[in-house]
Amino acid sequence: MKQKLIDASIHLFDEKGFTETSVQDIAGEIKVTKGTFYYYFKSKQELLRDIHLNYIGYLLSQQDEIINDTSRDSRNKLHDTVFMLIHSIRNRRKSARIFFREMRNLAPEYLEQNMEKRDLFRKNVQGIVEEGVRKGCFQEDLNTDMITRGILGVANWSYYWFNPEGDVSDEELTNIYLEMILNGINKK
Amino acid sequence: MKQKLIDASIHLFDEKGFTETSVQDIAGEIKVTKGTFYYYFKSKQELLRDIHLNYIGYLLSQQDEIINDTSRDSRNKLHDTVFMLIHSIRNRRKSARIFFREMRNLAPEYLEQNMEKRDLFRKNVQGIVEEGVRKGCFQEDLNTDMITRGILGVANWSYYWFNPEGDVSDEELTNIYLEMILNGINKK
Amino acid sequence: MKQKLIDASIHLFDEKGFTETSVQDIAGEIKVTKGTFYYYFKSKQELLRDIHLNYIGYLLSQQDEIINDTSRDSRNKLHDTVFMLIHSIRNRRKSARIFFREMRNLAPEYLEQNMEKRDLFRKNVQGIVEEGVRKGCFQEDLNTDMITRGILGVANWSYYWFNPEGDVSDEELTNIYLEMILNGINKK
Amino acid sequence: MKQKLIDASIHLFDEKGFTETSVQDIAGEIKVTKGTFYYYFKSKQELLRDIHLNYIGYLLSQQDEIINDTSRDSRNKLHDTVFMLIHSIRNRRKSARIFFREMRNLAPEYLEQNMEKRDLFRKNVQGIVEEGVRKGCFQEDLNTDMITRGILGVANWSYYWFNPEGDVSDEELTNIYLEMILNGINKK
DNA sequence: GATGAATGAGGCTTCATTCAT
DNA sequence: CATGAATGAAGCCTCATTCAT
Repeated sequence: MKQKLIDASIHLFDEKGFTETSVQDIAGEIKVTKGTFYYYFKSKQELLRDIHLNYIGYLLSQQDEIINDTSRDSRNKLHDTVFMLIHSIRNRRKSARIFFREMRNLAPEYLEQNMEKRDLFRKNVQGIVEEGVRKGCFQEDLNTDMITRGILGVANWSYYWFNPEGDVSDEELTNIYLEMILNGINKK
Repeated sequence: MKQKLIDASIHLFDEKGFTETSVQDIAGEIKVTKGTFYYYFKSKQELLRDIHLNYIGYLLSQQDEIINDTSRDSRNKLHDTVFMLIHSIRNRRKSARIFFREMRNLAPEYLEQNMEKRDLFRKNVQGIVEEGVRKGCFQEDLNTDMITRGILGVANWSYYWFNPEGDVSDEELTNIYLEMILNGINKK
Repeated sequence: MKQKLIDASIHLFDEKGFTETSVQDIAGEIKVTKGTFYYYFKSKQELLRDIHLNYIGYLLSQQDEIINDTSRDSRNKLHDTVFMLIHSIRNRRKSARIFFREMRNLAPEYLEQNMEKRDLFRKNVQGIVEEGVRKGCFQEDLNTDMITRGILGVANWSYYWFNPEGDVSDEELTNIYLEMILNGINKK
Repeated sequence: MKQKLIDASIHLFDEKGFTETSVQDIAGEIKVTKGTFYYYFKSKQELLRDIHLNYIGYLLSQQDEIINDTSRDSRNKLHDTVFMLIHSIRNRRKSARIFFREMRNLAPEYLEQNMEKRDLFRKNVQGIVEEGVRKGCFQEDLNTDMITRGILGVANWSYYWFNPEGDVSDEELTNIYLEMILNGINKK
């Protein structure tokens, strides 16, 4: 029941927004009453927090595996990171969009936690880039902070338009982007 | 007065969100009464629509100049586009974020107009990329649609973190991104 | 201009009701601004009062002529009264309906005036009936109060449905009603 | 609770009018909060509709019994109809006045339903009159439509002034009116 | 005479939340 | 576990009215 409520909320929060979705909407979606909602959640905000924690937790655990895979070099790890993000669109897109869009609606305490984890994720990606620089994969004079943010921009933005069921698969899109990031679009 | 109301709303919508900002908040921000608000706007939605139309109108007019500047080649036009976007952060960041985040809250009719114009902007950028391919600037086998979306991802994402007053200027950031997009980060 | 405002209000008050008609509606109807309205009337209520006074004044003056016409007997005077009311539908219907329906919205002081005049009108009709009884035109044991109210019911009710442009003219309707009131519908 | 809300509204709508009565007034009347009102009614209009449907439903069901009573002739049925209406003043006066006065405030769809039922009621009374003509009770050349409207005028108008607790009882008033309608007031 | 700007009060409605059962 | 009833705060919007020009 709790999971059903969470799933319903994720759907509705993504579609209409957190504030625009009422507890009634959520309960109605799975045919229970508001009372039931409050049996499982202390408040609407607590539910939002759960969604956020779950999403960022998932992201960090996935990232953990990528970073600690000693069999892959920096380029591969960058590839794996972008692929992980784009691949997640299939079942995490809604959570991701809620994550980015509804941060504001978290209580300040949770917001801070949230931002820390988000920064951690980004810093970890930056770590991959810096490793690549150190190991001579990437150019020496990169502004790794800006580059990392650019790479994440490419990947994150795809949450707003990419259709995993369309002509281009997630693997293909990852390859297109990695090729651009690594080698650029200039004619050689 | 109308402009003061618009400015106050842009500030508040960006900070707290459209739904989370009450007409009272807006009126209070500039020390007038709600009645005054409704003297200038038929509804809160109409104000949001005005903000959207103004922003996308600005974007398209800037793009127009870039596209029609015959003295610049495709690479330059791409540079100009990215620079225009990043440079606009200084005074259009809030509008831009509202534009992307509060689309949902537009009436369906305006939403459609909005999406059309947004698509037009993207297609125009894609036009620059395709021109570059045709003229031999860029690689022949580019998936121009995906690449364009990637480029816009890099630029748009910066609206969420870039601080024009920080260490890196808008010109520098544009150069960093154009270098990545054109030549990649791989060590040559 | 004042008369144009009055005419527009009568139309709108009848159509939508006093409270449901805004000063804006009235001003808009004749393409002036609210300010203009307040140049001619101290308040919306004052306008309503004017409409009421005008209507009841008209009624009483018409009644005055009927009562004082010494050439007509009680039956004729009753006929003239009913005819006057039904005939007035053509150009006074709206005022009349406002008169009956919007009394509540008058300030208490005007309401009282209003009811007094209304009662006076009714008492005058009752006077005609009583004269008829005294003079032997009408039955002796009539409850003249109730009968008068019944007669007025017949006439007043027609304001809600009678169409002077329809098959039955105001003269004909008056005759039909007078015949019923005087002789009944029973087969003789 | 729902019934208490309805009763309170009927009282207030009659006294002050639908538009002039706020939901706050209704809730306050029975010492609950506005929230409670909206727990039971989707809107103020829905409540008005309920009142209308209830009233006209009552009227039609009463009429049904009268029409189908084969033991009564046309004169009796006319009597029963007028008595039913006047007798209902005691506990339906307010509903009735709301019914006639607040039609405008119904949503168009309900308004239409309403008018149909109202017309049906009138047509049914007209049926009684026509039956009387056919059976030789009433005069042959009656304009049954106009006469019916006149009879209803007499009865309906009494809702605006008749006091069932006064000197004249509802039975007596009915007799007075039936006598006038059937035999007229002329001295024989 | 007429207008446009501004106000403030009040109305309808939604909604997160609580609580007894 | 789950419900139904009730609350109270807050939000959007309308409107009569005032006033300086």
